Amino acid sequence: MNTQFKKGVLELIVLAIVEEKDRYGYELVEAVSKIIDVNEGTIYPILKRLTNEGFFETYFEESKEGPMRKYYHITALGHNHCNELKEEWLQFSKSVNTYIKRRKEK
Amino acid sequence: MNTQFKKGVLELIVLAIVEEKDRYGYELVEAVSKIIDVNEGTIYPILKRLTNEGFFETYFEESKEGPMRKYYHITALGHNHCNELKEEWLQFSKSVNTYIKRRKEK
DNA sequence: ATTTAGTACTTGACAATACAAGGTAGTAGA
DNA sequence: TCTACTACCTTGTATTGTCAAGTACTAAAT
Repeated sequence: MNTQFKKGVLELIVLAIVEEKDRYGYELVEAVSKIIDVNEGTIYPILKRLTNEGFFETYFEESKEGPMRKYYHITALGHNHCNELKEEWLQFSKSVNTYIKRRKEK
Repeated sequence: MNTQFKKGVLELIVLAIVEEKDRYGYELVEAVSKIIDVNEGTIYPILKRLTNEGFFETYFEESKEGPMRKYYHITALGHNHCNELKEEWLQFSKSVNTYIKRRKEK
């Protein structure tokens, strides 16, 4: 899978998944993996960055199956950012697809 | 426009445009710009890289409106690479869009 | 009791690529 | 001669994803 395609899109997907409901990192890795193949070490830095930028708030909860879980909750700012990214992505992918598909039929 | 979304996709678009017919750099910048906003300094390094990788062949032609034009012609290898990238992109963007749109309707 | 597997988080070195800004040159018109 | 447009190229910088390694907790297997 082309690594470059993922740039920026992973951020959008992570935001969209956390928007649905609060999630902890490990859970997110699995959720993202269902959409696009991704490395564990990729998700955690994204979570940290998005938290630093004020898009997420975090809290801890205990687990019976392992160490503490760090949950991520989306903020109002994160909500807006997610919607903006979504719109940008839909426009972008549409432009590219329109061109690619037009060429394909020739 | 989100810079990150473009990563890897510009390569695909450049390949697809040159596949259509031989193009010179400056012309390509304008053609790509019609699809997605792009900087001149971004295209030339991509052309150089794709040529080094054997996807393009180049030749010069004179012009009445300025300096020599360096034309890029796609090779058989470039053709294959273009088709592969196209498939990868279509699959990738479909996965992402399916998830994004599903979420949007909720 | 020790090892193994699964869960969970973190970090640091590295690679790829887009952009901004700048430079070099040729042609043509004011 | 100066400006504008055409045409090409390079360098430094920032962003972001990957890989590899490490820490640590729980529970089941040896």
